[in-house]
Amino acid sequence: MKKEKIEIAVHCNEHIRGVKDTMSLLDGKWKTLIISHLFYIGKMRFMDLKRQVEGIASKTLSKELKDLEMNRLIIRTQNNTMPVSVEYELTEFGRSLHKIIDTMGEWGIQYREQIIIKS
Amino acid sequence: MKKEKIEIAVHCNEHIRGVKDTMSLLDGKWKTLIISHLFYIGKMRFMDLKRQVEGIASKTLSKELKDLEMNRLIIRTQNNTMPVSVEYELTEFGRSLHKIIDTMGEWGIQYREQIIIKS
DNA sequence: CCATTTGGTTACCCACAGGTAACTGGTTTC
DNA sequence: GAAACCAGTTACCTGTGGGTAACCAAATGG
Repeated sequence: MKKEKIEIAVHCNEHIRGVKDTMSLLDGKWKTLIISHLFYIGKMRFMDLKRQVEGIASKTLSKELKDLEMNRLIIRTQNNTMPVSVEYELTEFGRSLHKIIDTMGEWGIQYREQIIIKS
Repeated sequence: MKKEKIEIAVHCNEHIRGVKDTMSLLDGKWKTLIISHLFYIGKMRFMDLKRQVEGIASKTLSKELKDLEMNRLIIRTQNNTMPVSVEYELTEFGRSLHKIIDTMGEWGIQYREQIIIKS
């Protein structure tokens, strides 16, 4: 007799699917951090963002920003000055993540001394 | 003149550090999902967990559980029955993540139709 | 008696995330 | 006139996350 997956309550499945979907937008090492910076600091230029998000390479930042833009979490604005300046900011959709970011931030602060930090 | 990182408000830095620390516990593809299952369903055995977390390999589950245990988010209990049964459950520390998980779940449900799901 | 279950471990392997470094081309600063 | 800046792009390379599959030993199910 093959063991089947235990059936669980519908609302649990919905929540779990919710978590999965949310994570599909925030996967990888950097996205949540980039969004956090845009959320706490606001609109930023490429190089400023790079300086804020410590340790990120241009290539990686560029790629992550494209992903985030594709998911409509941020928008890129190019000012045709010389030299061009480019600014990134959260869309309204992106800003709707603030509750998640905030909760994570608060939790991190509250439990800092209990977290074993691997650096 | 070398450009320096823009100075930002202290509480912003604290929050950002909080986000970073939080993520250091939840990194990778699976941890958040495993915790979600333990949170919504409760204490589970290894194979049940494997059946719930769709697509995860034994090896990966085993490794992720060890990581989570090391960070004291879950505890492993081995009952010396024959054959051994092993149960995993969230610690109080692990349960303290519920606000984060819940927020992510809610957000995922609310914005489901706006999320471009890569599957 | 054969298959399946439990809770993993081990070996093998590969794709890809992500790091390093160099380069662009016009512009301002020292 | 040398150097740094901006917003990336390209080439190259490495680590590792994570997948597949086989295996264990005792016990239960059909």
